[in-house]
Amino acid sequence: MLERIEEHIEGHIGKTGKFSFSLETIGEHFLHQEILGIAVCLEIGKAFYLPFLHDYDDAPAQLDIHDCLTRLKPMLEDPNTVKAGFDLKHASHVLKNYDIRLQPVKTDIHLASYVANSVAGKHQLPQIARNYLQVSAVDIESLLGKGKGKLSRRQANIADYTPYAAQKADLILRLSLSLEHTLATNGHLLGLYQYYELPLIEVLAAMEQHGIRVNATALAKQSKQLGTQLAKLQLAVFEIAGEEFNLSSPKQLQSIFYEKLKLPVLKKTKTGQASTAEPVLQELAQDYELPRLVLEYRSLSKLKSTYTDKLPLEINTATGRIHSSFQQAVAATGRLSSTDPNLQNIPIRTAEGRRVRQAFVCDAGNKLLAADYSQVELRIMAHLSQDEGLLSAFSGAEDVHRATAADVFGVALDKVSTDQRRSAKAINFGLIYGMSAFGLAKQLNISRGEAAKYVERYFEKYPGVRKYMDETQVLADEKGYVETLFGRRLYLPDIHAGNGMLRKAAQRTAINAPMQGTAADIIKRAMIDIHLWLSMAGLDARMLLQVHDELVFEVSEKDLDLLSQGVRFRMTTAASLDVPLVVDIGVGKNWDEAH
DNA sequence: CATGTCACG
DNA sequence: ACGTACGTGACATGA
Repeated sequence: MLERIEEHIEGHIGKTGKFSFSLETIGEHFLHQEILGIAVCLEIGKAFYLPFLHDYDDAPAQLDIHDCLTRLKPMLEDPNTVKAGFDLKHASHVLKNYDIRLQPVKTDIHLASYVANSVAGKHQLPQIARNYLQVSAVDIESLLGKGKGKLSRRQANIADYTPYAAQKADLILRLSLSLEHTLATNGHLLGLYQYYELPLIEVLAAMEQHGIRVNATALAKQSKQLGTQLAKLQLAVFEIAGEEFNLSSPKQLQSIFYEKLKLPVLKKTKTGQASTAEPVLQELAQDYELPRLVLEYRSLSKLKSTYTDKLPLEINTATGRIHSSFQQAVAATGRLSSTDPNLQNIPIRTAEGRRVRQAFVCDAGNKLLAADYSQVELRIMAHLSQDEGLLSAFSGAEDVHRATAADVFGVALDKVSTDQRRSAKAINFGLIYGMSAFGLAKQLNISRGEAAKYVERYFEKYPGVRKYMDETQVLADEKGYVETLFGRRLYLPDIHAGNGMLRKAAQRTAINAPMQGTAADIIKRAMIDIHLWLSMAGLDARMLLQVHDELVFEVSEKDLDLLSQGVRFRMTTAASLDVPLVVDIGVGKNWDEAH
């Protein structure tokens, strides 16, 4: 049986050099996946399924997975045979457990769909098949049911599962043709897919495999302390409120604040409820004691529930490390995201929060090294707009917010006040976000007219920036999409919406996406280069995390200097802009120290 | 499962 | 007249 399959596959590969596959896997985490079966498609319309682990009454004897994989290994590892798949990062993790190194990585439908249109909803196979082939994929729910009678995949009947899995492999092969055509005929999309997204797969897979060490004992200690503080705060709140209630319930808090105690309603949520969000409480805290206590409770409660209580549960018992997943096909702008757990939002802004960060550590004899781009989005704005003033603000090594403040407020660099610098910083950020005068006014707590004056003065000093913003709007309007410096596209379906709010939101995205997206492209390029360099140069160092403009490494102390130099070089040369790319590097025994 | 809130860049 | 700064993920609550 297996020999026949082997000959069959090899015979076909000889003709096309390509086949598609779908690994059907079971397991909670990517580090512990079992292969239920493999579907393979050698030729459109002809796919088959190899079952291994289906388990139910009267389930037939199945193929031996190790025997089968031993025979498939040469094909899966042959650099001249293209294996089209869906989410090859996941497949790589699974196959690694069977000592198979999947290569080449040349066709991933998940990423092809993302590059083709990053806002086309979800990039899962059924939606992609509907979008590009007008085909309805077999719904897994029809096989397994739902609710309490739901079967596990393992329990799925082979006769039912075969058409489902085989169809997936067939769709992958068909989609590889149509999506590659779409990418090839739309600007630089194919290059972005081939030279950025596909090479990044193995970089991310390696980062996920390594994971980062987290000190569970330290976090447990913090949880205990936070618990004590929270109990005290809760008592104080109940005292003032005159009753006990659930402080974590926005609804109950609203009723205490605005009905019982009649505090002024400063803002409503989008459903019309009186808001108790942080900026509102901050405002109320100037006049009342209660909101201040609630703010403190909220921030500590967040630390405890999301970080100190939960992170220890994510530590893999075999490795002692946390293995987060990096999502490569989620963010519309081209950024990565991190899940299970999210390691891109570990606290840093408060002293209490930084204690959580201190629990991210290195092994004995190693260091953590954090390298982050300085003001990368603003530098990209300078490059894209070619505004002379902004370009020159970045040409020296000066503080750009200070330079902007000096220009906008007409004072010498060394005469810029703290407040002026803060305003300039808010303007700079606001520009990247497509701000309005209203938004700036709110941010700086000044009048709208005053904010408008700031913006006006900014554009007088940096007319190229206004011109760039205007041109971007026009292009977005004409083409229906905007692009990064490297040609990544973001389609803006709402740019012509009749609803003014939707349209304006799309216009702000049009302004922001090229800058946020170009920054994402640049750090992806750096990651690919650094990963390749590390594997060639044989340094005792690993990339562990990416946090949008920052890369975190773990390195043996003996290779620290080499790593630092090599990382800085590759990050600063990942793109050549008309302003320098500047990288700050920190080193420490934990992630907080490395900043 | 939606809502409100809040952690990060 | 109206609502208003970009992009994410996770938690607790409550229907």
